[in-house]
Amino acid sequence: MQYPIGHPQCPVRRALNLIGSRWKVLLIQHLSGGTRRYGELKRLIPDISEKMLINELKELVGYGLAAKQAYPEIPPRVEYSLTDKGRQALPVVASIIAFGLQNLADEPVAA
Amino acid sequence: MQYPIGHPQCPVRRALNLIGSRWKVLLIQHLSGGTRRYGELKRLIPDISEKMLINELKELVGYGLAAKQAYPEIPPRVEYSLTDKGRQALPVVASIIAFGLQNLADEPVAA
DNA sequence: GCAAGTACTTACCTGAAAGTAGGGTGCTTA
DNA sequence: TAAGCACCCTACTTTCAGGTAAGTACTTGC
Repeated sequence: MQYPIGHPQCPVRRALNLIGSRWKVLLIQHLSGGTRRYGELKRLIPDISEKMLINELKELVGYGLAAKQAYPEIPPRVEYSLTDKGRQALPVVASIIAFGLQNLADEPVAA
Repeated sequence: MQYPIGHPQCPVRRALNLIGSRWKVLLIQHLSGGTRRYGELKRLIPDISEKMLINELKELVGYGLAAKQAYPEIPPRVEYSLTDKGRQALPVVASIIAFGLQNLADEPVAA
């Protein structure tokens, strides 16, 4: 079944607007296990820059996919978790991982 | 379950390398119904530029996700279809559509 | 006193993705 | 005579995702 691709509310485009970056997919994957702190995510995704980590988290929170809980302590503690809406994206992440695994088996990683 | 994100063969990154652009997702969706001609795809995705259409199709063929069949006729006829490997990506596309539909229902499209 | 950890912000810069614009072929229809 | 379809290719340009680097505020530990 096809959807009206050119339509302003095309579901594919709508979805990609929300989670269409590699960092968002990785972040949602890591948040799927539960609440994670800022520094934890940074360690889990070593090659993301601080700027991108902050930006992407801010966007996820802005879209209502993730929730941010800040504790006014010293040193500061900030925790991120998926909202119900964010958990709706988990099937996407799961299928991406499944597809990636199939293709890892298929052939060696090419440049 | 988490996978080694920094790992060179991280399945998420591998998958996004193959189908991580909006055009590829849209093209795979439209090829899911069967064989499609070049001009047909162009009409189905009105706002893709010719350059992008050619480029993305070429990459899909290069990755082994799609097959190209050219008929040396006048006027020329070129048909594209998904390979078995390309069909492995269909669950990703399906879950993206499902997620997009859920979020269309949630709220109006924001700028 | 100085580094190190925690959670950011700001400014600047680069490189790749994508859009724009035009060319080319070889036939058909008006 | 030119207009149009179908299937591309090439060069130029813009836009944006993303990286680099530095600063903030406060505290603990050597």
